[in-house]
Amino acid sequence: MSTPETTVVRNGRIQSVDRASGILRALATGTPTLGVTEIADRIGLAKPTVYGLLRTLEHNGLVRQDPDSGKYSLGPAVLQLGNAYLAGSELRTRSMLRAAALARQVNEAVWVGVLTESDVMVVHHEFRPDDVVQILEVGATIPWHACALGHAIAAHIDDVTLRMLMSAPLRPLTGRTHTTKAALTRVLSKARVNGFAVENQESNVGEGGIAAPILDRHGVAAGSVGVVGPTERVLTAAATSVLSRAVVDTARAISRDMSGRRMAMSPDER
Amino acid sequence: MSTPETTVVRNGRIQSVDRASGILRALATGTPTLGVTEIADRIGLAKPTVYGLLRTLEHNGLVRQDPDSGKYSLGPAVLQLGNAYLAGSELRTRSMLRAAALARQVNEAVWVGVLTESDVMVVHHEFRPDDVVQILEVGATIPWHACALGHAIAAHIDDVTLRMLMSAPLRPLTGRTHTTKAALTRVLSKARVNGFAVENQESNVGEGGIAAPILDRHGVAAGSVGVVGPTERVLTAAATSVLSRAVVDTARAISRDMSGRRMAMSPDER
DNA sequence: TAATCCCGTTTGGTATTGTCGAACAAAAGC
DNA sequence: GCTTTTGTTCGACAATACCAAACGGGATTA
Repeated sequence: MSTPETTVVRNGRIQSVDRASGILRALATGTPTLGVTEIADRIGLAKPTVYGLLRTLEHNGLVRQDPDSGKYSLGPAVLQLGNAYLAGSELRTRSMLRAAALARQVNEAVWVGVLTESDVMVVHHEFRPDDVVQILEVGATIPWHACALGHAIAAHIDDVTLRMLMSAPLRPLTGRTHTTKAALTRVLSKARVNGFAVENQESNVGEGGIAAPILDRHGVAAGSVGVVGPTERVLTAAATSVLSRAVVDTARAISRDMSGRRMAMSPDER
Repeated sequence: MSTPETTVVRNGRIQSVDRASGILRALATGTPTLGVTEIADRIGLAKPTVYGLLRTLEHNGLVRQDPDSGKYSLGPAVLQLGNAYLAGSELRTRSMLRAAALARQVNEAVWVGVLTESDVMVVHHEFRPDDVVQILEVGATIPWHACALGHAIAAHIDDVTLRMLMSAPLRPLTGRTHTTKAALTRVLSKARVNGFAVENQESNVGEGGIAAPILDRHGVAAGSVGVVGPTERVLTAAATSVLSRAVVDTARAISRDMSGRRMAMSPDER
């Protein structure tokens, strides 16, 4: 019994892999290129430890070292992985055709998103047909509480995940961002009643969105689909009425496709 | 006789991180969703080992487990990483403006690529202005020996990398793909003389491309930029003459930008 | 020019840590 | 019903990853 009780954590996870992931995350946020010492300080590990992890990540192409400065940044392999994720994403694959149809129908940009941690990540972006120059937003993340895509998902998620979402910091992005649990709870119950969520300049001033959940066979959200655009085009009473119907129909169709066309129709079955 | 024959490799890399990377690679190639047993078989590890790695990767969002089938696939975090790679890529950032200008000038699609392993990965794709519907190719990879982007890079790379490229399997993609070292050596020396590389249906029937290297301050290729399009548009004698000049000029301009003083950013550079 | 700082890198010894055989429960297939 | 295969748990062994201290080189300072 000479060993001091250093709380042996038995979570079954591999320490070094956790740490390697931490390095990738550090390189992905903020400064795109960091030195060994900076990373070691940021993660709170010894320099040689980080060095070994970096060498390994570099050998796998996940990280690359600038030959001149010696500093490290993310490597090309992570982009390949991201591409493979998109290619293999069933949600995305099943959404693409219907998202394209929706974009043509309503002449607006269409986004498909999934939940990751506390953000919604855009996994598909169908351009607005009329616009010439648009920025591709695939891979971008938006705080769940500040966008219609996030509200649509959160309104149809399991309780434990919802609690996690609610307890995350609800940072305001604009003056209109909802930042209290109470306000968001109201937003979500409204979304549940309507079957779709509306966002009015809560993430970007002048922009709004309308989204509906894509549900799996158990009725929980696997993602969401929605339109985004300037408020004057998508959030007038007339536009919202038309758009919400189109978005809900699209989301329903994707949900049906995903659940496998086994049962023809049965709204909620347990 | 307790000498184990298992050659202890002392390469300074972290075993478990190497294995975790192998899992990600396995999930990224071919079947997008695999079970624990399949992965264990494919990598040649014990099932519990793979399980621990998967749990860790899942905890970091790099992998996700389908709740129904129990099988694993890549997680959303890898897409975030890919996005961060693009955002932080100096080559991409510095290429974008000039690639857009080139695309407008010659009215063709423009690609920017970097070398990864034995493939060229497209890190930027500027659409052809006239076309309406085009597939975004960012993140896609093409064997280096079958595209102008790859030839342009390989013609200006260090000897050890070139040897590695040449010794990789030179798989034919079309009937016109060069698959011998001799043929490729000729292609490369021609590219060196001309300052640009031309590809004629070596990766896709009916398509061709013209590319020039983006060189760092030491004169070795950091990537390449080029146009791609149907042979009848880009590979006629007249078109090639015009395009090659424009491509070379663009590549030179990007190279100059990159070799110039570092990115004008935070002044805390010491 | 010499001295100093800070960087990425190397080493080696220790005990923490990951590994894998065997066993488990629960589906899926027959 | 039975068998097979799946993802998962357990535990003991030793291989493995970790970190303190030291190294060498480039950049900045005196």
